[in-house]
Amino acid sequence: MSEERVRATETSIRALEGLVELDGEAGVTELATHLSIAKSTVYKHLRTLESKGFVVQYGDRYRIGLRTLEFGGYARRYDGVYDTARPEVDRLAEETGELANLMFEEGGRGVYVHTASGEDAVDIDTQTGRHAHLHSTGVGKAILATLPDERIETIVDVHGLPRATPHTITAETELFEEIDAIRSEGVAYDREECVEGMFCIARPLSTPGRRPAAISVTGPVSRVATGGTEERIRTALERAGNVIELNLTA
Amino acid sequence: MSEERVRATETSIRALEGLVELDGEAGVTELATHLSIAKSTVYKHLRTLESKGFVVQYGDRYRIGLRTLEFGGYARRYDGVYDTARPEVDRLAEETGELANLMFEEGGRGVYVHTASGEDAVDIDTQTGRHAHLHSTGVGKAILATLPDERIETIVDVHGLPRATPHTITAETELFEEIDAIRSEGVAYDREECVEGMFCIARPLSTPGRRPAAISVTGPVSRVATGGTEERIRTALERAGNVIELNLTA
DNA sequence: ATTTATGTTCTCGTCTCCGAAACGCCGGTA
DNA sequence: TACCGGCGTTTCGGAGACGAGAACATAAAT
Repeated sequence: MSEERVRATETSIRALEGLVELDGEAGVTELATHLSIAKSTVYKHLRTLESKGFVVQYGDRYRIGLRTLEFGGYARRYDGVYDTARPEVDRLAEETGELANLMFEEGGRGVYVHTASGEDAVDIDTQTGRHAHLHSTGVGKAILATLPDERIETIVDVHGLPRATPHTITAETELFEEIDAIRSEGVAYDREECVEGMFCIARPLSTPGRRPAAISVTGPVSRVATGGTEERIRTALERAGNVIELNLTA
Repeated sequence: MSEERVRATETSIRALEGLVELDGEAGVTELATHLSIAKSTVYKHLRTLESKGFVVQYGDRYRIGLRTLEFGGYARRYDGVYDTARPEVDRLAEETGELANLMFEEGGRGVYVHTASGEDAVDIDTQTGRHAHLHSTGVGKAILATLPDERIETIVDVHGLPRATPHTITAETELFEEIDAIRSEGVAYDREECVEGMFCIARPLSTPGRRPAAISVTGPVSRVATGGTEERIRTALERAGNVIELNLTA
């Protein structure tokens, strides 16, 4: 396995990342100093990216282009799980009034590929495409529960178990106990392990031959963690999951 | 304005495009022959893209990675129009039961940045991130109506007026007449100009200082183009547009 | 065992990418 | 008006990476 890479490609991608780091918009000089790369180099990369729509020029400033969204659309739709699950996630948000999410696993991390806001949903920053660690979110742990143990171990080895809040699971043994519980009960909970004050109930999706995935409903502890509501959400999740799994095999 | 480009970056992007052209998935050799590029070159680019998450490896095959979706998310959210409009587009779909869309203009073309399906929505292929010509869709023409005439002319010069169906507007004078009508009436119609059998009603959005945008509702001619329904949709579009514009200035 | 496909590695000559510095342009300033 | 400091853009040369082709490894099919 050669470690040789195409340097220019990496530079271009660093430029894209730099634009994000600079709040999505930057001039040539600003980006060059941020990346510690020669101005002329950054300039040529930006022009190249611009000609392909990966970057857009507004006056003297550059932003990420919507062409990336086009590729993202393909990546997301690839195996049909998204198309199948999306309407159910939307309905989940409507039924519960909270924030509903669909997550895929890729490269050992979780990616929010769809989110839907219900009537009372918190305005938390779960933008589409956001990546998250699997061990510190409800959906993430639900996904882990669908993976074989060796895979989980590899993921933990590569990405570690970084702490997000005081409640985050950071011990491997504890994580595996939790995952066993999720496997037997079919539900995963995130008790302020990702964001303080937020509670998340998730359900793994059985997607044989396709990408690992899970769905969840998120809301403030005060609302979601109370007995009645929690059970209502669990039932809604179970129903949605069943519908999705049924439609996937059909 | 130098025409010099970074060749390696272009090659990497060609690799991504090639993956899409090969139905989203390919092996090294397959992609290399498709692109007429040496196998080893394609290999190194794929490995580089993979290390950055732009491509994912499943066994011996490569696909577009969800990292692209992350950048797409930033591009889409940039100026707040998306966040403001999205809930209204969702409601639009629910109210009308049809397919509702939000489009941005970028580089003279239209990009579907959000779509929502109502109860009876046709299952047409409007995936998020898809690019379309502005002159042949209802939303596109609505966007054109918000642009100054010189800009429209530049766009027509660059992208032409390619025909999509027998009803597509292909004459510049006719296009400008239509745009004048849209400007005075505040509504744009797509009478099977993009897809045969499909009718689309759109409304331009006033987004001063932000990206040009428009919203629309699409459905089969038989349902959407009839008097009563058409008026209902027009009213819903008008309301949604007003709410969005209000929230944008607030 | 042989064949044939694949992904991966190797090697090398050419071309290109990178960096530094110069240029042109614009807005603010005395 | 002349100056200055900032920007994006262009120029230019040398180091070095990229791209092509062929060799190698591996796996599946025959």
